[in-house]
Amino acid sequence: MVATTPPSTRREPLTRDRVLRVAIDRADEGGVEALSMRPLAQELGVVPMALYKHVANKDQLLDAMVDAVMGEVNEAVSRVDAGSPAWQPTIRARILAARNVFLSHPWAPGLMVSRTTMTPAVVQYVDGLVGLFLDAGYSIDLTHHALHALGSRALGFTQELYDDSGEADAQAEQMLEQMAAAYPNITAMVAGIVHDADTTLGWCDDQVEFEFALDLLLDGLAALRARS
Amino acid sequence: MVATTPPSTRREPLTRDRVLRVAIDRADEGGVEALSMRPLAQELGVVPMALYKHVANKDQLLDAMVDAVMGEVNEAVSRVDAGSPAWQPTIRARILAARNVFLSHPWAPGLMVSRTTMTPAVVQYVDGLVGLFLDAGYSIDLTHHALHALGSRALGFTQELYDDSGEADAQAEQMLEQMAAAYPNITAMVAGIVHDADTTLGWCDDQVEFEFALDLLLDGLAALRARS
DNA sequence: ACCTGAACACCGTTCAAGT
DNA sequence: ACCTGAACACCGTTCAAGT
Repeated sequence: MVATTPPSTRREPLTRDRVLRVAIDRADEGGVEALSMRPLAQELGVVPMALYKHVANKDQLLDAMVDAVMGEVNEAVSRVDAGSPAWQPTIRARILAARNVFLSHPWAPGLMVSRTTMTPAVVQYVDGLVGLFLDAGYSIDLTHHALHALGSRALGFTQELYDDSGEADAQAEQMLEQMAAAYPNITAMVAGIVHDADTTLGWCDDQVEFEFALDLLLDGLAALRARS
Repeated sequence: MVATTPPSTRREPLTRDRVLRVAIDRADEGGVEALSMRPLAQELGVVPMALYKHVANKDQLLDAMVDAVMGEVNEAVSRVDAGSPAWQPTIRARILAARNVFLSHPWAPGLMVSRTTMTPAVVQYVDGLVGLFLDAGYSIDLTHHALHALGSRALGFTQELYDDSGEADAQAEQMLEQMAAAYPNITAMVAGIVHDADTTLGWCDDQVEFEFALDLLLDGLAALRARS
């Protein structure tokens, strides 16, 4: 047999980082609501109570997970800032880079809106974004309004309310037909969009919708800046 | 003693409506995460399992609660439609009326974004809103984009990410001072807004921010409609 | 001093035993 | 047939007993 690490140190020591890493992996796979302390400990080959040496409680674990994802966002954003001189494309690119990170951690947005404490990495990200607005000549007031108007979109995600991106299966179509009488407008809209669809992605593309809304807001804000 | 309802029928019978009503009351007071089946049953003077005669499980109870709130919204909206002929003020008024309802059920937004099933009252509300856009001459495509761009704001709420409406207490101010070096932009923004504040509400007013963002979006959409 | 198993105080829900 | 208590399979976390 090949010489590996000696048996006594085979089980790599439990660190806060390792706890965070597998917690995030588990959340990526099964969602955050399926993440509980006991199975997490088991996956780490450790007794449940051992986790409490590295995180005070589950709440702090969740905060740390969010912070780690925002750390990824900050790293991704720093790679993207090859500095176009125009402020609007810069902000746009930064937000879309952030969005890319959230696409691989779909549980993170839900966690972020439910949590009230702002972690350091979030503060860092927002500080950078505020800096871009101020550098672009936005007043402090307008920058503040912009942050609220963008809402979670400033961080790079939206909480889609109801999933309308799924392909229309037989059951849904039948239900739609029954709804036609009671809800004529929504039925017309769905029918019209399905008909016009030029992709096979279903009848709406999250990326397109995100960019549409983002540009609508950034254009509107730019007009307000120019006017002031 | 005064003749009241006879003792045998004193305890009014448990109905689905009564379950919903006190469930919503409890959520209004303590938040939805503090709502559990056992205490809910106790408040209703009933054994926990009795609830399961009226709701299949807790998930269905939560869906029904959301539907009830959206019912309130639809009712409020119907009272507001004293029909201005212009589409934009009409949509604006409708959304602000919806928002008013959510202000007294602060747990509802969080529940709505976490749930994937669209209840009848939601469909009804969205159908009405889509109707307004279509009547205003919006194309089906633009209406669909509008719905996505407005997001939860179309329903009358935003999930505020981090609460910055609190008054700056001593601890927060001290922390802010320590942050000034690391996060100059955000510090400048907070300082600037606190200084300019013309209200005692703290340094931002949710209602004002909501209307600002709503108008920004509706104005932008109106421009797109005019151009097409 | 450190680690850990059992225990505590909860959950939502099943199910069999009572009426 | 209907109602319901006890029980089941989980939670997060405390704590005292082991080393």
